[in-house]
Amino acid sequence: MKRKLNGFFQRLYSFFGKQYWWPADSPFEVMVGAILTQNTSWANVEKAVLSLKNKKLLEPDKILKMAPKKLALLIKSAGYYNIKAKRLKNFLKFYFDNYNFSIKKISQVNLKNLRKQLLTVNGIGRETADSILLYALNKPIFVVDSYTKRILLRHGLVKEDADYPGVQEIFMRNLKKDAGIFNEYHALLVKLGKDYCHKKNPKCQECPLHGQ
DNA sequence: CACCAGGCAAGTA
DNA sequence: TACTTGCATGGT
Repeated sequence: MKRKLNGFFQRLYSFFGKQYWWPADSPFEVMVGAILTQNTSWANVEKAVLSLKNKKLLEPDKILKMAPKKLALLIKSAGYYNIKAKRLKNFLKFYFDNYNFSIKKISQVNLKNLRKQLLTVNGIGRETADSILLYALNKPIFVVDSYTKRILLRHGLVKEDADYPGVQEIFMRNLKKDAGIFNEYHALLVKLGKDYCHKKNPKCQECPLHGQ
């Protein structure tokens, strides 16, 4: 398994190259994007983030104070806008109450502890928490998403009923626990998923991992 | 028209 | 614990 996963990584990296994740100008933008992208295409999220940026409202204090309806309107393109407005505010209240909107302070908390804290926020589940930990705070945790499981499934590395921790453990136990590796690997899996391993009309024959 | 996209929480049994 | 359902836009 260790050889296989590392082989996949090498193959993907050679084929696609560096992915430069997470596409954002700041750790805070990563946090916002992580919530907005829940079950939503990245293109729609980008529009929502841009609408906040253009109005100089992509700042934690402003979003926390903003009227929910106003926030919902700004992030409309990301879908589920009412519930996501609430979720952003839930996270920002947590971020202010516990860390005074300080990346430095929140970064000092150890991984397991902070993950547990994030999961207490209504609207932050495992993938969102892990995305924030890895891509905003550079903590060594592997992010699992629908692409990740689908790809492992197609290659027979997990069973259909594998759950989030089960899939995550495959990577955590077999790779060097390095945030840089986890960052690039997950990004490459998403790239592969988007280009070759999507649900409808997957291009399995052309996939860079075909036959691996 | 149907289906999908970088999920999550709440309700039900 | 294990399912089911609501949430919603924009692209294919």
